[in-house]
Amino acid sequence: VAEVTPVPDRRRPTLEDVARLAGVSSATVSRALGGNYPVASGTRDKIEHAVRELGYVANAHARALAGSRAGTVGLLIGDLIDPFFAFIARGVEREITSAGRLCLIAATHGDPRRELSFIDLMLEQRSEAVILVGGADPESSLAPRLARRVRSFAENSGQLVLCGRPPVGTPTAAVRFDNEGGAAAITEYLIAAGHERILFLGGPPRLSTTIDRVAGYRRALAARGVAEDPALVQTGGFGLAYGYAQMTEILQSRLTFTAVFAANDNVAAGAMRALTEHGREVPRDVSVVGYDDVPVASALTPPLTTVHVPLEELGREAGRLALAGADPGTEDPAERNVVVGTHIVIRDSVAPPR
Amino acid sequence: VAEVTPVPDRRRPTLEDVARLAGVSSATVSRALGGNYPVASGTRDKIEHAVRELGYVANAHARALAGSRAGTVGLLIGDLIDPFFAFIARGVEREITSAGRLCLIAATHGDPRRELSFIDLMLEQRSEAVILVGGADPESSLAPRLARRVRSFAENSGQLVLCGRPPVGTPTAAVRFDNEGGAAAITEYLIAAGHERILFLGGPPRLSTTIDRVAGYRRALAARGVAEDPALVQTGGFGLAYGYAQMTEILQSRLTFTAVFAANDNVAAGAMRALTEHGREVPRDVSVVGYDDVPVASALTPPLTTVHVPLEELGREAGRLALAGADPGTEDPAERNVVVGTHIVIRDSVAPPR
DNA sequence: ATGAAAGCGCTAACAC
DNA sequence: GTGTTAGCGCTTTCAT
Repeated sequence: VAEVTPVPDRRRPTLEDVARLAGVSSATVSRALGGNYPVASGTRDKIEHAVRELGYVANAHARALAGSRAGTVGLLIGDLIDPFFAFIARGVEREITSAGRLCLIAATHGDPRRELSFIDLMLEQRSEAVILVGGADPESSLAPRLARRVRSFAENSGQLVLCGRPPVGTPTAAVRFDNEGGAAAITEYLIAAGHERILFLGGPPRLSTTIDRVAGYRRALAARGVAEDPALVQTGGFGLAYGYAQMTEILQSRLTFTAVFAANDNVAAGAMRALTEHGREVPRDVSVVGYDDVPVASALTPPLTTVHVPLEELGREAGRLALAGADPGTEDPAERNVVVGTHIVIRDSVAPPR
Repeated sequence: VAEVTPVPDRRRPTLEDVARLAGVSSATVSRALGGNYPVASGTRDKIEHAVRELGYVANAHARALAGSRAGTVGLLIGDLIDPFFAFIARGVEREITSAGRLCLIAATHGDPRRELSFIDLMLEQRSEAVILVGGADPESSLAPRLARRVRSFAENSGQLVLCGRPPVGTPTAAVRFDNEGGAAAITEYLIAAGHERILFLGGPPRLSTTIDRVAGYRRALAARGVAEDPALVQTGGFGLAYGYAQMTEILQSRLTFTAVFAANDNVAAGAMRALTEHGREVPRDVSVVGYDDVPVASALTPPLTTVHVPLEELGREAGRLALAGADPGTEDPAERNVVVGTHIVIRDSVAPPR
C-alpha cells in the first residue's frame, strides 16, 4: 500500500493571526473590520496590512454564532425557469444584495414538502427573513404544517414575507398584486369590444391565483350584465402545452366563444398556436388575452393584449419588507400588507367579434 | 417617555436544552442527531421526543464552526431572467439540493466586480464549492484579480467549477459545451441548403462565447470553400432588442445576404421581427438560425432551427463536479474537464435561397 | 453506548 | 482607543 503524502493542510488565518501580526488584540481587529467602531488610523493601517499579508477572510459562521446577524435572506420560488418567478426573484435579489445581504434561493419545483424543508433550512441558517413566492393551494394537506413552521420562523428567527401568495394561516408581512382587479379589467375590456362568450382557459383550479382571476372574470361579467356560462370556465394548467392541448380539444367540441381569457400568457401562447393551426385567425376570428405580461406576450404574433404585473417591483417590495422586518430599527407590526397595482396592456390580439 | 415593555425574548432551545430534557449529555444528542453513530434506541427515542417538545432546530453556524461541512454551494450566474442561465441554474440547483446541500445563488447582472465579491462571500461562508456560469471577457481588467481569488478559493475552501466559461488563468474543474462545433454544424447546414452569404449577427464581441461561435462559423465556411466576407460578421449584443435594431439597420444598407446566423435565439427573434416588418418572409426570402434552443426558439413563427445546448444537463454536470471536488472521498485532480455535446435542431426557419 | 471537556473563530460587554 | 474575557452552540477526541 502506497504511503499517502500528508498535505500540511495549512490552516486558514484567523482573527488571532491577524492580531498577532499587527501587534494588537483580536478585539481591536474585530472592531477595525467591523467598521462601526472608533479605531486609531495607525492601528487600522497595520491591521489592514496584516489582513492583506495573510489573505485573511472572515468566517461568516463564527461571526453569526457570536451574535451578529447572519446576513442572509432566504427566497423560495416555484421554478427558476418560469419568467414569472424569475422576474420576482430578480427584484428580490437586487434589493437584498444591495442591502449587503446574501440571498439564498431555492426552488420547490411544485413540491409543497420542499417549502417545509426550505423553511427548516432557513431556520437552521438563522436567516433574517424568508420570502415565499407564488400561488399556493390553500387546501393542501400540508397547509397546517406550513402555518406552524411559519409561526415558528417568525417567533424565533425573523421576518417572513409572502409574495403574491395567499395568507398561510398566521399573520405575516405580504406583498400581493391585484389578481382579481386585473382580471376584471381585462374582461371588461373584452366586453367593451363586444364579446360576450368569453372562454376562461387554464390555471390550476385550486391555486389561489387562478381562483382570484376567475373571480375577477366573473365580477366583470356580472357588472356588465353578461350571462355567465359555467362551461366557459375551463381551468387546468399554467403551461403552453396545456393551453395548446386544451384549446385543440375545445375546438373539436361544440363549445362556442368569440374570445379567450387565458389564465396566463403561456396558456395564451398555447391557445393561439392551436387556434392558428385550426385556421382561426387571431384576432379576426377569435380574440385572445393573457395575464402577467411576461416577455412571451410581446413576442407572440400578434402581440398579446394582457394584464401587466409589475413582477420585479413586487420582488423588490418583498425584499424591502423582509429587511424592514428583520431590522430591529423599525418597529413595525411585522404584519404589513402592500398591494401593487396591475394594469392592462393593449396590443393586437383583440378585435370585435365577427 | 414611555417605558418600553421588555419582551422576555425566549432563547431558542440548544442542544444543551435537549440534552437536559432527555436526561443525557449534549454529546449524545449530537451523535443521535448526526445519525452516523451508534446510539441506543431508547436514548434516541427520548432525544427525539425532547427535540419535538422543545421545537429544537440545529444552528447551522455552530455546526459549521465546530468543524463539519458548511453544506452550501455557491452559484453565480449572469441573470436570473435569461433562460440560458435559468436552465443551467435549475440543473445545478437540482443536483446540489438532492445531495442535501443548500444552493446559494447570486446574479452579477453583468458586473464583473460582483463576481469578485461573490467569491469573497463564498469564502466567508466556507462554501464547499462555487460554480461560475456564463461567458466572460477574458480581457477584462479584473481577470487577474479573479484568477487570484479563484486560486485562493480553491486552496482554502473548496472546489471551483467553471460552467460554459473560459478558463480563468488558474486550473479548475470545468464543464463546457461545444460552442465552436455547434456553430460549425449549423453553418454547414446553411451551406448545404445552398447559402453562401450568411450574416453572423450579434453576441458581445469580446465574450468568449461569441468568439467561439464566430470561430465555428468561419471554420465551416473555410471547410466548404465558401469565401468569407468580414462585412458579414456583425457582433454586438445578445438581446432581442439588439437583433431587431441591428437587422433593421442592415436592411437599410446595401449589405446582401440570404441567411442569418444569429449569435443566439434572442437575437434571432429580434432579427426575424425586423425581417417580417420589412416584408421579408422567413424562410422564403431569408433563412434564419439561432443558438441555444431556449423556449423562444420553438415559440417563434416559424419555429427556429437552432443549436440545442443541453443547458440543464450542463448545470447538473457542474453540480456533480462541484460536489465531487468537495467530497474528500474522491481524490480527483481538482482539475477536470467535461464537455457536453451540442446538436442542431431542425425546425422551419431555413429554406434554400431564392 | 455515553459523558466530560476542549475547542471552532468571532463579537460584545467590561475594564482600563 | 485598546486589551481581557466570556461566551455563541455545536462536534469531536478521549475516557469510561
